[in-house]
Amino acid sequence: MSNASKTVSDVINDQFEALTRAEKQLAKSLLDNYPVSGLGSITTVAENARVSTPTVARMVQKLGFKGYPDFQSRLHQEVEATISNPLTKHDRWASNAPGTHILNRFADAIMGNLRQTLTDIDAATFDNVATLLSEPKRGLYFVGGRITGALAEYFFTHMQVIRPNTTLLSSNSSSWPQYVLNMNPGDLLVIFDIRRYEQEMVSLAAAARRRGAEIIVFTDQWASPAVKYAKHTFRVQIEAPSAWDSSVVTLFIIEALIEAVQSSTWDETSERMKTLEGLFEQTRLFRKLG
Amino acid sequence: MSNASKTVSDVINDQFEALTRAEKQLAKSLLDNYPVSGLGSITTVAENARVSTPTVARMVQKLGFKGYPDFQSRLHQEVEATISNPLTKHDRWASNAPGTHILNRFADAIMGNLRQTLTDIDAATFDNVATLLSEPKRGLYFVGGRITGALAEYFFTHMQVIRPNTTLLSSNSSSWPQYVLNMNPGDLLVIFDIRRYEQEMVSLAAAARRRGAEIIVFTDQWASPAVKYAKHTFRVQIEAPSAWDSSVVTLFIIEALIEAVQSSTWDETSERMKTLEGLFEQTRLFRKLG
DNA sequence: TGGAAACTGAAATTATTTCTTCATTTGTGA
DNA sequence: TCACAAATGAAGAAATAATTTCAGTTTCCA
Repeated sequence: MSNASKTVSDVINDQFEALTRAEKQLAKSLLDNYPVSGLGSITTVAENARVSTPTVARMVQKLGFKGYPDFQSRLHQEVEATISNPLTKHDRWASNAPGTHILNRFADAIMGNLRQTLTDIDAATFDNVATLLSEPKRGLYFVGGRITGALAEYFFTHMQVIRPNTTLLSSNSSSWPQYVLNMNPGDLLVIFDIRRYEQEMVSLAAAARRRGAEIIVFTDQWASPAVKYAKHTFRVQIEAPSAWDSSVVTLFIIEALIEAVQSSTWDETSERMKTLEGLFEQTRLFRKLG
Repeated sequence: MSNASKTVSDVINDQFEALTRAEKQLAKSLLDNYPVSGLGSITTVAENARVSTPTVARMVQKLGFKGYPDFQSRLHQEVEATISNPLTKHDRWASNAPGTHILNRFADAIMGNLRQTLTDIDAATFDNVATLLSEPKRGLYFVGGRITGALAEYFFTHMQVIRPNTTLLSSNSSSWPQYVLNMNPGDLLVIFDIRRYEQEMVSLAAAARRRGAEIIVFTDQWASPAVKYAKHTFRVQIEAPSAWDSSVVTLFIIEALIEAVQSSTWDETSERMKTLEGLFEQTRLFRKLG
């Protein structure tokens, strides 16, 4: 039964529901700080999980291993596979050198941010936002601040291909009232507002809300004041070993949303993309002929 | 004696010359594929190194450990330190979402891209580019395509704060010749060109090169044709479980570069940022008074 | 070349780990 | 509330690991 390609953690997860209370407690302990927490003796593992050694022995057999030593040697193989990954090696070398390279430090921070953000994020929120974004009747507006404007533009550029009725607000706040004027109830306004929150964003959110628009806010863990008008909020971890905040994780969520919307509306979208290809082709021809 | 910060491998290396023949043989076996090779029982380790168990027991004591279990628990700690590095953790993303949720699949893909990119990337290239970018005499130009334009803009917005003499090329290629006209030898042109490579990019790169500009290209693993004019190239992994390519890792490198440049020119940059703050403040005042 | 010192691993001993048994506890449905 | 099944851990048995002893071997120097 035990597929050779499955990791120990896969096996634990697969059978988790079939485990008893004490075993679940043990399983959690093993998955927490996996796979290192399974490296010690059966006694140590049992103590760490606050269960008895027989519980450990029984569970590993229940999971399909011949016994604790068998279970542990599998873990050793996984540790080996993880550690002999070139990047890990690179990292170990670099950490010997004084002052780790900025690339490594940045990678560490980003990974931490991504992990934390994904832990915090509510899958239901994500799915709801994806659904809202994929309804073509709703007008779709994007707006960002000085730094986040590029993110708004990135999101906009993709959504513009996927669906009609999509608008990017100029980063110049004096022109915003005109956009609000055209919003209808049920339209969506996607706001990016990160740290040094921009005062005008709150006013914009309030005005759009009064027009009946639904508001989605991308902000940081401290939350822009605009969230009080928001139907859905994404709080993203943005800290990096830098004088600037990081937008990497925000971009990650944007791309995931793009894909979620795209795949839920694939029929129409693929048509649109074909048409768009044709238009590009024509443009090129114009140039050559002209 | 044994400095707490010394790794087991350090200890072995330090005392290597004082070891006997069989012990050296064992030491080599341990260092080869370190630290995983020391994970098993004393018997296993002895067998792998083709020495007897007493040799192992004697050597670990000679190295200053209380015994084999002591030696091994030290190794476990090191494995833990290596593995619990955020970069190597790739399981359990959004714990509340099912494993097949787009967020989790995306996270896996991005992680893979980041690892691969970091493995491929040359730290020297990175440092050289950071140095080039931080020389204020060089004019700095950014250009991107339809999708990557937002990345160019993001990079530009930050660099514009950090240093003077920075320009973002319009995404409309018909205006590019005018920019090239103003380029001087030694100026830098940062090009983003990812898949569906845009023909005009190559022409732009060639023209800029003829004017004596140095060219830096951000592209994907298949490489834009513009790289043949490039002084430095970043090849980024861009594949995602999506109809679209992912820009997350590209943004990661951009942010790391921003930080590298910023920290190397902190004195001037901090002055500039203070001045900028003052300007923002004035703008706000204007509005209130006006 | 002889002999002492150092090295090595087989084997015995000791310590620890792993597994099994079984009594107690916990939970569940009649 | 009771009876039964399932779960759990204490305790001991079995297995394995770690250490020590010791005798054979090698090395090195006079």
